Amino acid sequence: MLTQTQISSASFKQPTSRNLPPAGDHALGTIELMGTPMSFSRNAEIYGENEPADYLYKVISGTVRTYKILADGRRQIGAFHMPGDIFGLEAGDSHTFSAEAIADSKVLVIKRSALVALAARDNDVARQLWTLTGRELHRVQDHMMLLIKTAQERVASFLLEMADRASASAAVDLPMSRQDIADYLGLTIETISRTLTQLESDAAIELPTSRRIVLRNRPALNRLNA
Amino acid sequence: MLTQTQISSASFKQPTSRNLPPAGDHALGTIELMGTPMSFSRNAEIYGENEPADYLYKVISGTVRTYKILADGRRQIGAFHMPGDIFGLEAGDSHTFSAEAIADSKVLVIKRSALVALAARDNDVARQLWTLTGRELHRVQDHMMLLIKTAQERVASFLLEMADRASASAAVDLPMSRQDIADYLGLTIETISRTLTQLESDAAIELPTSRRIVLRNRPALNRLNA
DNA sequence: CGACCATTTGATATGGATCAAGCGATGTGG
DNA sequence: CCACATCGCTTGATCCATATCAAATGGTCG
Repeated sequence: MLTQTQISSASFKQPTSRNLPPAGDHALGTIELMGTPMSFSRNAEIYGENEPADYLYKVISGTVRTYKILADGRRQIGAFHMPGDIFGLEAGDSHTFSAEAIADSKVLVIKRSALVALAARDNDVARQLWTLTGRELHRVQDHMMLLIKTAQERVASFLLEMADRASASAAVDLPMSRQDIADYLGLTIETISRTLTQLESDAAIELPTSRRIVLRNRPALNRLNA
Repeated sequence: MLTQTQISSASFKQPTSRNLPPAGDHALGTIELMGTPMSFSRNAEIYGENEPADYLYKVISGTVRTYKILADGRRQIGAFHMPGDIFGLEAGDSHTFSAEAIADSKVLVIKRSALVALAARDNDVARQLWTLTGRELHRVQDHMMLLIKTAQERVASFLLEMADRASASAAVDLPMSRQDIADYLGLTIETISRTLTQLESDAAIELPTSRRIVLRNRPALNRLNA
């Protein structure tokens, strides 16, 4: 369900052949051309688990979380998607997770059927769909490996992951709350907080504010990364 | 590295066009036609993590485990593959897990390059590769959700999963050891053993032998499945 | 029968959860 | 512009599920 901004189906532009990049071009370019920009405000739902996966999305600005809620209310966050990331692409026909904007976000909304139809004609696009799913598989496998580690290891891995993605030297501005981090790592907010405090007193990181983290000793964090 | 049985590259048969099923056929049929049967004895390595993913595999008989070893020796089993299952298919070019036969096993070995080449011409095959990777993605997502649950829930989910796959009414013959189960569920063998004993005294299951498990009360197990 | 390996069972330790305050920043209404 | 309510985060005290360490049991194969 699209709560904040409704998609009117008329608003989707059909790709025209003159929009297509020359064959042999990296097909990701093709994908982007087929999207409509949309805005979601903080905590707005982008789609829900089990809804038909008619669209896929590319983050332009902001951050998106995908998650599942278990019967008893526990929430597991599957991923944080940042600018440039594609999410919501399914090989099957419904979404396996829900998606929400963590902060006000802008995303490109891309019609899946158009892409799938294109893939039937264009080999490059077909391969690109496969590659994207393969990349996602790899990401989930890594995430699964995280969940068998200790709290320190999970938090260290998380910080390194965020730092790598931000590509901003050693300081990271986290867009998500402690609760989001906890649900991503399978821990509680108290454990996240204590572990960060611990890492700070070990001089591995600095915490100028609760959302800003400076990596002071990457080798130490990498050692915890196991 | 293929420790028990060596693949001689000459032994692979190239698919010929007369082997291809008619267009529109479910492409899985195509995939199987391209394979060479091979045997692996108990505990034999089929491939190792990070090795080039030149082949994919389909289990004919026996069971295969895929796994990763962390720096400190912890092992995480990613999946158990049983007859009919395809494993070792990668969208990238190297294996992200290692694979070993749990019991003496026969697998069909399929050359990836042949399949990828075929996919470039045959849309159905391309779509099938995508679907297989998508199915695997879904499986790993479910597995990840397991790892945030309690021991009882994990074991109950595991038993139900095995029972569904065996499709043999209510009795399951486990091909794997307690250690394998433990490494799949992110628990220790002692916890597996205690949890099974507990489920038995709760009359949810029966344990005629350590490898044979009879599901006595599926609703109860499903309730634990959360 | 005896050795070996897998499994179970028992006793204890511990990492992270839970329960409960305190604290600091942010925003709102008077 | 300040007083206060709110919310997110941290810190403290205690509990508990699962790990760890250790021993007994059982099943399998020479």
